[in-house]
Amino acid sequence: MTVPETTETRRGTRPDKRELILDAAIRVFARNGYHGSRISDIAREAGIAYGLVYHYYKNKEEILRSIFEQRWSGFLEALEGIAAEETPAQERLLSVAALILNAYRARPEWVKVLVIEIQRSARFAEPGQLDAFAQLFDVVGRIVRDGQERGELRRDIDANIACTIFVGGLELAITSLVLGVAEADEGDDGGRAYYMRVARTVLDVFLHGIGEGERGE
Amino acid sequence: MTVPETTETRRGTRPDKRELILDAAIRVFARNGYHGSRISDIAREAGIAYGLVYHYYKNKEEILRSIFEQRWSGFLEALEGIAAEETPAQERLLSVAALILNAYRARPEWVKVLVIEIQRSARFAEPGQLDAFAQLFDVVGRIVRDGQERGELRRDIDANIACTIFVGGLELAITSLVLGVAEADEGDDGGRAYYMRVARTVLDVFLHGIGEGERGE
Amino acid sequence: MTVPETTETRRGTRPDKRELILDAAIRVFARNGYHGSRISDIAREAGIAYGLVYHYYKNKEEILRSIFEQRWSGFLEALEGIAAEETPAQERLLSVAALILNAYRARPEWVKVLVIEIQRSARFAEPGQLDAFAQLFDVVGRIVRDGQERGELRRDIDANIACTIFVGGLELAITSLVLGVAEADEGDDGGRAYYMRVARTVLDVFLHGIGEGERGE
Amino acid sequence: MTVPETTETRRGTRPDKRELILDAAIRVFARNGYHGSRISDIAREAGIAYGLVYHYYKNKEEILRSIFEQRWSGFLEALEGIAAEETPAQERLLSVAALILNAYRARPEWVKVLVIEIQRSARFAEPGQLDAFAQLFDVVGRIVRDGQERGELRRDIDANIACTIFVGGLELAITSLVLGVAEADEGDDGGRAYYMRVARTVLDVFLHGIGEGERGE
DNA sequence: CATGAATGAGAATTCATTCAT
DNA sequence: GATGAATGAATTCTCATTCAT
Repeated sequence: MTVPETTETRRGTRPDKRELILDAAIRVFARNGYHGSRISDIAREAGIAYGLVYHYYKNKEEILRSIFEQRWSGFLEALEGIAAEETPAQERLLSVAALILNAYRARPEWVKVLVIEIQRSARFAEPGQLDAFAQLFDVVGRIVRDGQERGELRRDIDANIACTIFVGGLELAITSLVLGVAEADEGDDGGRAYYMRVARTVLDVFLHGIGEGERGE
Repeated sequence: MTVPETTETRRGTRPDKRELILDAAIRVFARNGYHGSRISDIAREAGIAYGLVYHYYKNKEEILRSIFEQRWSGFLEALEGIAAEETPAQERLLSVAALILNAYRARPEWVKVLVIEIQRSARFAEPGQLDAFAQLFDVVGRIVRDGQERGELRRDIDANIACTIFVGGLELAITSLVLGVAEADEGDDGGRAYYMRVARTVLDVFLHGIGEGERGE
Repeated sequence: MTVPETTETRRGTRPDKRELILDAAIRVFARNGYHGSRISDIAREAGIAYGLVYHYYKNKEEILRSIFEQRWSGFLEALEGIAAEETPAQERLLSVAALILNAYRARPEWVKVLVIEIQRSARFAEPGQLDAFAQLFDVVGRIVRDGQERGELRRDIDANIACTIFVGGLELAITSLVLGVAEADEGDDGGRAYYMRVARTVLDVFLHGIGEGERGE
Repeated sequence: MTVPETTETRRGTRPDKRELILDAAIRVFARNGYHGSRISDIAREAGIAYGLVYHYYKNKEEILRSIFEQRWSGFLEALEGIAAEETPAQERLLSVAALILNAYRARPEWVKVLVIEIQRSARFAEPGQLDAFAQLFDVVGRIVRDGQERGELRRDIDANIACTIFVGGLELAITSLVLGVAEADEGDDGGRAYYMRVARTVLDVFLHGIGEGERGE
């Protein structure tokens, strides 16, 4: 249910150069987009020499593909773990919300790159494997349908639309924070508590709606 | 409340070359991103010689700026019109949902480019003018807060978060359609009815929530 | 039986840029080899801007391939014309020798590039089409075998070996001249008479041999 | 009169790394040309780490120079030995043909590299020392002129042209075999007998010519 | 207005060479 | 000695922009 904050430490004490480059690339891609980023930007961001990038990666595209494969698969595993839990659908959706929000909080660049750049290159949507979006929808959709069957969620709402609202709400909630429309700087917990509150609000709206102002009293 | 389907006709019967180029540019930018698009791509898409692009636009960046100025301002005007209506908040939110969904449906490329490319280039966020996202949030936020004050909407939900959930839900609802996760092919109305249904579902979830499965019965 | 001295004039008065680049490339390749030649060298040799080369050719390899296709096919046509003549084998071989020697004389670079660079890249030996060398051997071999059948040439010599000796003799005769081991500067006919004498000598040795010194008296 | 089949054994039983690298370099240069070959290609061909190449050779050019110095000087010594023999010119020419053909047979790459790459780099033609080709022509030319003076060979043929025909015939005879135009697979002697036959044919044509078909009967 | 050839700065990629381990 | 990571200059290739026709 958590995404590793740093990846350099995965393979021991030595900072793995492949990881180092990948992390730098994510930050740079998030900032300027894939096409707007130069290899030299990535190298500078990683603090290494120009040509070394090519020692580890064949070309720019392979870097993007590696980002996808590594980061997304880890994320998806965590999601699948949540979906498989035996708890009520509402609880699992809260976990999903918290996972996504925390991923955004800890590594907003990851999500930006995964969402924007990879969706764009059809290369990655190889036949047989669903693309990233479809996978995410699939997992959330399963939780929602499961909840509908168990009578925990309304059945008169299309599960597909419901789950896109849920995911979309989360996405934009964070995007707006990232873009500075809202502020997250509350306390010195790095925003964790705040994001948890956002997660609960999202779920609250998703489950009970915002209508019927009398309730608000 | 509607977005013009074709823009070439705005300035008369003759297909204005400036519009022709702009429309082509939007399609190309949506496909490959700003940096990934070549002037020659735009020219080919527009069916003209590529030297001609420079007769009408100073350079590539001016094309992007023009897209923003023309398309977004029209969209924002329509939004402001809805916000100013004297109807209940719920009705205005339905109008907003329908507007956004229809814009997506008629011109998905517009939204992609407006959302992704323009957010990316800080050039456009000139001091004094809020960027596109902030403007959209601002309008929707005003409707929500207005509804809370009138007692039409719950007051215990943060208005900012609520409105991002609303917009985000709409955004992803469409994105998933665009990406082919869901299907819209119902009748020969170009999907209009279907999108209206989606708009109502989004609003339904937003207002009443999906929780409490017993209701579904 | 002649090879055009200049190719720029082929398509009229306007100097065809594709030809211009090709001619420049041949000179540069002959001087430094394919791998040793830079695109900038070719551009400078042709007197044009760097990037223009890429306006006409996709990349460096396509230039080499074009050289081969254009130059070799013209050469081979001339050879086939000679082989089809109804004259004695000896006369046709003299024509072949003169053709090859004249090609060398007028455009030594062509032959260098054709012989050295193209033989090296297996890319050009596409299945179904004989490679350049095999084609040349084939034509000369046909003349030799034809002469043997008519009783004009000895039948106790393997036709394949004989024809390689013939071609090889011609090749090295020129190579040595190109490399400066021998001198060709006789009169102001550009060496034409001298090369004709070489052609006759080659044929003389080929037909009558150099052995039996008593004849020399 | 023979060229060592393997060179690794020259300096004892331990396969000398310098030799190992040189042999690998010859194969790679023959395949891709000097400029088209990378140090890493040579290292891989030799089965060693590529940093190690720089322990034994200062740089890439020194490798080429070493190839030339080692391989060519050995070859030239053998040639000079033949030229100095007191046998008839015809016999010595047969020896030369056999030497060249055997060198080609055992190490076609050597000849390719010596002939093509070294001729190309003017660096090696240091003043005072004739380049490789000139040296070869010089030796063969001496034999031919010697034979003419003794009355063993025709005097009405230019010695220079005659010797280039001879060498050229040999060269192409082999080249055609290397390129697969002819086949050498006779018995399991590695083609030795076949090449001897080619050598005799070359000499036969060179001495007696192929003309006057009546002889063929 | 239209066209597409021409230019050259800039980015991707390669690879000889150095160097720490 | 041996290894392969690290460096960066050199080169290929791309493409925005200009310009002659």
